[in-house]
Amino acid sequence: MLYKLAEMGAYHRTMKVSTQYLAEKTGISQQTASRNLIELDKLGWIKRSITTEGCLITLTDVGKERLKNLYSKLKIVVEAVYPLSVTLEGLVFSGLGEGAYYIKQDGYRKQFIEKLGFDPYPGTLNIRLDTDYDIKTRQELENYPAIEIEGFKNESRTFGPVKCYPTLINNKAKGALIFAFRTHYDSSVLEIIAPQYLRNQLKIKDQQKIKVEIFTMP
Amino acid sequence: MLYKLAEMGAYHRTMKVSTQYLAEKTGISQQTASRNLIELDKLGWIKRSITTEGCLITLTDVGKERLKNLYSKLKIVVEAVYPLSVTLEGLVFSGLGEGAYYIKQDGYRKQFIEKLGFDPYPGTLNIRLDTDYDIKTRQELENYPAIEIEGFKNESRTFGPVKCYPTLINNKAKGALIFAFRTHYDSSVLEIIAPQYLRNQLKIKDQQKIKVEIFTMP
DNA sequence: ATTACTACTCACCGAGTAA
DNA sequence: TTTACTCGGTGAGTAGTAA
Repeated sequence: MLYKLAEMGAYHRTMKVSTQYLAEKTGISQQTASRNLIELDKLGWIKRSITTEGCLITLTDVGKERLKNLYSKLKIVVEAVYPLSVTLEGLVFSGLGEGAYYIKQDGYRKQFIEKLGFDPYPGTLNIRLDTDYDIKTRQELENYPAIEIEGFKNESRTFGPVKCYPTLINNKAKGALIFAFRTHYDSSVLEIIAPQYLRNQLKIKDQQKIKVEIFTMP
Repeated sequence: MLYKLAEMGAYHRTMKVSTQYLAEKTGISQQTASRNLIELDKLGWIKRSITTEGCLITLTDVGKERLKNLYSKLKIVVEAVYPLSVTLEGLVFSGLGEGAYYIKQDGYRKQFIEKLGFDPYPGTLNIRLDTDYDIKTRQELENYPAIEIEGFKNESRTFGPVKCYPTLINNKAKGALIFAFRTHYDSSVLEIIAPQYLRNQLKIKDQQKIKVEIFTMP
């Protein structure tokens, strides 16, 4: 409805239209057209004044924003080469605590703060993927654009570059998936970092099933 | 709903999702999510196969087209500088038959056929605008981009350039608004041409009120 | 001619539940 | 665990009509 009004000129100017004509144009009844206008007005998406010859209608800035917003969202989906996000599922398991060693390295930590926007809890949440679908999806993920964390050297050794994806864990907690400190795990394992200790925050225990939604970077 | 699936990856790949998860993501019930998937499948917008762990969903080409189509329409409205169309209303009146003389000129006629896509009936339908709103809108129209018909000379005289807008008369008949053979009418008059004799086609009589939707050329 | 109120209908949504 | 049926309530659309 808002779109129809926009199309008929209310996006760019103040248009005069009768509810009857609007109804014909949109294939609804005059009464419904009238009520729709009242509702759009209440929502603050259109400005509406009634004359004896019909309604004067124009989209408000809020209404225009609504359309622009929808437009932008569609633009991203339609024009993107990669999916915006993929969701994986697996079982939590205890690792060897090796992740913590890497995360604590200042060379990584500074970049996490800068590029992910949070200071990671020193430890990783390990997830084992247990279906072919998840493992296949995990592999596809490697081709999708990521946040790049650069490698570095310190006194004793070299640390390789790392790829990250912003991640939503169990539809609640924010964190990031990291690929991967030349890990000994194969591609059926995910390593997640987060600002907080996820096992406490989400009350996760070993062997529990969790879902992670992983966002690519278009 | 279709958008939500696209956003979750079904636009670019085959995704596995449970109706429960989909419901949580979209704020509806599991039952409704399930039914929505069935309906989208029936419409042919998604391809759906059911496994014991959830549904495998991917958008069909038809489904993708739907989103692209909506995207294009929004793009036009949001990015356009001018309204896509304006609607004017007025009373039909009889002119002096002068329009016919101009329309019959081959120099114009050939361009009408080429640029408007129809061979105009030799005569114009004249409409007198009778409210301030319509006259003001008619004046705004002069700034909007139009189909340009070039002027020409024949043995006896010179014919000036003309601007046209595709037009829908009474929400039924196609034609074009023409601006204007250096007309003696002021800006409260519209001259419409059409492939057929509109007075017969639409059963229009003098002094009858008609609506014309005029399309700009973005 | 308008807009928009009051009823009424119907379709959609979700709870319960089967498979 | 899944999906998806039936059924009952609610909200959206329309007819009639007042202003």
